[in-house]
Amino acid sequence: MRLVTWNINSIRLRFDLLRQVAMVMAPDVICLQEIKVDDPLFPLADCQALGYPHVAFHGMKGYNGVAVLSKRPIEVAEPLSRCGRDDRRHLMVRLEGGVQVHCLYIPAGGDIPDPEANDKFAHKLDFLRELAVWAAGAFTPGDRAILAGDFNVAPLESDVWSHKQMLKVISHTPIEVELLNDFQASAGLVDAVRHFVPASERLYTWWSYRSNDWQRNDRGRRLDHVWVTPALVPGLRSALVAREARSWTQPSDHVPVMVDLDL
DNA sequence: ATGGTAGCGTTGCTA
Repeated sequence: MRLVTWNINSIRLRFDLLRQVAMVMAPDVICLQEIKVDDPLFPLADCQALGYPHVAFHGMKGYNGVAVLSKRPIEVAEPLSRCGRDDRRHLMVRLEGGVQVHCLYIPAGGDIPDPEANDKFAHKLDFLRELAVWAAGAFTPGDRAILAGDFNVAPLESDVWSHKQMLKVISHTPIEVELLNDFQASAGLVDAVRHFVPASERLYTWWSYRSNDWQRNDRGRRLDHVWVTPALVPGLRSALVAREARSWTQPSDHVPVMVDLDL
């Protein structure tokens, strides 16, 4: 099974790039974040025409929103709300055979890395804490689940262009990294990409739109992740970050992340 | 130390 996760930053504006991902990478399952479209306007028929007859979406007007496209039937699609808000950041689908796919869009958290001064950062930290509690009770040993999406945290030193310069920049502050690690550890989840790429090797999935030359400066961060439950680890086959997607015409600031695994 | 771009939907908010 091939899974791709991608923060598409508007599914309507970038539908042609989604078509390219579908045709070139040929994933069985695509997890999308920041679709930025209200459910009544979701391009369902267009997704189905790409070869994904089974689509779950959980969007809202203007912001956020997640979707899962699947070639094979989806047995259950369950939108989840977090921190008492209906902000459309978590969608679970169950595939035939019982494998869960969780599409996640963790809040970015704004600019000021102080939860007292910045409500958006406080929300991000609460969101991470809630995910840790949820994950601790969500899976039993032997459960097969994939958690994929824009987690908005770059946990390793090699996940950012400069660890030292990023310590007070939201996405790489110690408190976020600790909470993300707690979330991961709470269910023994394994980072499917770092399973294949050693921590000594720099790896990014996002480059700011504000850089005037993202390729030369290469000030990226690895914000997009695919995690699996222990039962799926023996089936992991390969992982790939599609860096070239950042050079496409009118790109997203995130690139697709792909994982192949035997279920 | 600062400001830079992008998308949505209106002229601000979020990333």
